Amino acid sequence: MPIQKPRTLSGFMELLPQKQALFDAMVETLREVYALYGFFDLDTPLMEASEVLLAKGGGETEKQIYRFQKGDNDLSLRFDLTVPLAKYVALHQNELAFPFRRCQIGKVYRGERAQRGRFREFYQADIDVIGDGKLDILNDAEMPAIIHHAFTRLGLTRFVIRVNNRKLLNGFYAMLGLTDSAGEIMRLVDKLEKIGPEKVDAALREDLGLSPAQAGDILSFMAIQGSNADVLAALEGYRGRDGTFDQGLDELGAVCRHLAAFGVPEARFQVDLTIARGLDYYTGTVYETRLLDYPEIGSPCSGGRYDNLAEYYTEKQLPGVGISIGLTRLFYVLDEQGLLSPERLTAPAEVLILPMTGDQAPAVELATALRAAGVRTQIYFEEKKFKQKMAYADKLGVPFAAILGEEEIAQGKVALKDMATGAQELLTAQQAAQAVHAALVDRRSAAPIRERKPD
RNA sequence: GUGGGUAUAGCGUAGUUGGCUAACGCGUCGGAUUGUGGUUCCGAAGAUCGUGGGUUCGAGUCCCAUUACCCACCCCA
Repeated sequence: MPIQKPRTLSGFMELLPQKQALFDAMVETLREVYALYGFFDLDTPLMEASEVLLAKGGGETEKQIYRFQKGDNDLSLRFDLTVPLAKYVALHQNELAFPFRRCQIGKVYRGERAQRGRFREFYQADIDVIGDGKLDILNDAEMPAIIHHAFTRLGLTRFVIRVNNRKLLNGFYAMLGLTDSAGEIMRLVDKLEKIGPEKVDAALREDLGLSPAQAGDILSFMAIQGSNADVLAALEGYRGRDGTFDQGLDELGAVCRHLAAFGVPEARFQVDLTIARGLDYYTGTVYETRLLDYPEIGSPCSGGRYDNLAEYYTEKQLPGVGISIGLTRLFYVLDEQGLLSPERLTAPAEVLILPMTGDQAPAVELATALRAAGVRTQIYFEEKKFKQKMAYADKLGVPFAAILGEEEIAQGKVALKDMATGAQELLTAQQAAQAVHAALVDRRSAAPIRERKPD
């Protein structure tokens, strides 16, 4: 039989055990933080009927979605976690308590060209709040506060959450008489930082047919910078000319005020008029996060307010606001930069029992006692040389090996070896469990990320 | 989807203007006598040089095609 060469599709991340453990530690940390804010942890199907996921129709989603036929069914893999949430809420609206707060950590699929930090299968860690009819603006302020909390708990410090408001932008473009092309303009303006004002100016005029005056107005609006208070003050100068703009300005102001109340330091969030990205269902507040040391890899976390997403599934108004961490991308970058905390390199077990006698019953008994005491324990059942058993313990990275030979069994004890120091002690099962617990306290509380501090 | 680049053992690479049995590091496996790993030393396995065709006495090296991957664009977590 010919051997099929094993391979993993590009754009799909597959990790070796130690890296997987670090990834899981990040997932666990995120779950803990999300839970602190009162979110229900939801899981929805990876696959949905195509007409559900594509209800909105058109755009990038349609181009990038994995879609296929199975029998007579037209199926698609979820493109994000937000659209399935909209479906879920619309479908179960009568059984849910609103505001409905849910978090979800799961894989999503996008059929695009893979690139560095850009995957075709990746994890998103989402939190969303869906309101019934109305949803208070304070929810828009709480989202980035949670992200701030989560990133901090992960061990990150060098990041900024950038905030903007689509109503503000749409209102501004309406003032210029550019309502129809607002989406295309936003996309161009978003590139300001990347390609510079001259090129954006040229593109606005040549590609979109704007007048020099219009392009100039846009660029001078986007040039508004400074502290959040400065930017908001400058925006006041535009007030009174467009209702949508005024509303957007009020919302943005409210988000900024309340963020401070949630304990987010001013340095970690920034009003930035150029950001408008994210999917096109956003209607108000939008967020984008940037890692200060790796601006080139794109936002590891974005989101915003979407007031109309459920309209494809129900007559009812179900506005939402949410944010999504691109976990796979975040992990990839941190790994590439060597920032994953080695303290969190967790082994599959804390103790590996090495039976030295033919009779493995004492080993099983010891394992049972250790497990009862809450120690993660594995037994090495295979018949190998002692040397090889030790080598296995070393490769797994277990902090302790428990050697169980005739002498130990005779005394009703076990030789517990600390793999890091090489020190070995003859202990009872209870004593061994205590020693393990005592030694591992620090390790469990370490953050998954060890960020280098800039000098 | 558009443009450019690259394809040599599990991974990372070397391979001169085409010339003998394709080299190196890491990793893997085995050994350095009996119940002690991570260091060291010795040894072994592992590649029809992405695939198919062509030029040539001769191709990993040149040409064409094809596939995969990488980079940029698009878009985005």
